Amino acid sequence: MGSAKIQRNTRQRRVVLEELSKLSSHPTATELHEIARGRLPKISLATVYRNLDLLAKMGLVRKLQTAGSEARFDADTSRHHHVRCVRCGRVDDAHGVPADPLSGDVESVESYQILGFHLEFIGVCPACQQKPAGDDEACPWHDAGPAR
Amino acid sequence: MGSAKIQRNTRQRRVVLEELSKLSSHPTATELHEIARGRLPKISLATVYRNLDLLAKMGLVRKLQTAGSEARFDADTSRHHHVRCVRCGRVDDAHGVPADPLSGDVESVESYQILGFHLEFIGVCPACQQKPAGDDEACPWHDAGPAR
DNA sequence: ATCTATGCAAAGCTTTTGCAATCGT
DNA sequence: ACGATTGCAAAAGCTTTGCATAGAT
Repeated sequence: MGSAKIQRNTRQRRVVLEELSKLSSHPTATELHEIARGRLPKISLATVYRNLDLLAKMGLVRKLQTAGSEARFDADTSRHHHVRCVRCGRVDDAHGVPADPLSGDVESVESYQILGFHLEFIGVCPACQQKPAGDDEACPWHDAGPAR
Repeated sequence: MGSAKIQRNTRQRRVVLEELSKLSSHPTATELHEIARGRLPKISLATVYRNLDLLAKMGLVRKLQTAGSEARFDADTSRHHHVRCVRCGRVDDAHGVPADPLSGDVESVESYQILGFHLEFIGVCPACQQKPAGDDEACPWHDAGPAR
């Protein structure tokens, strides 16, 4: 499977992975870039993207594309699911939900060869529950995603 | 909830909804634009986007943001889930999977107020099962999405 | 020495927006 | 007639890429 083997162990690559590993906040590439700049002021956003992609191919990082319009990244590659806030786009781990909540094993759907599934909960995060609800609250089934 | 009331029943809006309703293929906005141009040669992509958003807010259309980098749209708003092909990005309905497969009712996760969830299966579609596997097969848990 | 990885800037792709003109009611 | 909606083009936002240089082995 997609096993790109590491060729060079660069400072940038190390910093990207280390900083991502410290966080439980599933940062976007831009957020991670800001953070990485604290240690490597000249690191470019392109390098962050390139390393995140590479690390994802190596299986050291999970890329959460399901979470809104901007991809988010997670250094915890164990099987778990996520909750996303409809209002602010924040993403947290969904602890307390079994890793494999599907009753029967689903091996074939519509003649697809099933490799796995993505499960993402939609809700309102604690912080946003405080704020008054926006008029434009998205319905998760007709989802327009979090406000940009 | 997000109930934008229809103000004008324009030809463009009608065509967008009618053509989407005919399809079970969950087209992207661009694909739907191509199709709509068959009936309204001058319809613009911006109009397709605006109408899809409006129809989604009205609950007549589902916007599937979970399916890769490009949003896909579904005129079937009943509760159901989807299968996406890792290789070509195609999206089908996941018939045979219960609408609510989660065992316990999940009402609160990480202190979020839970509104719902998205469930998307990842696999290889019948057509792609024929073709030789690409070297770059994405792993669904470290997902990099379908090739662009 | 070799060849990958980086930084920078430019390009790419999907989606949104400003504005004058158009069309539905 | 009024104002929502359209088409067009430009802008915006996220991500990728080309290229010369720097850096890891």
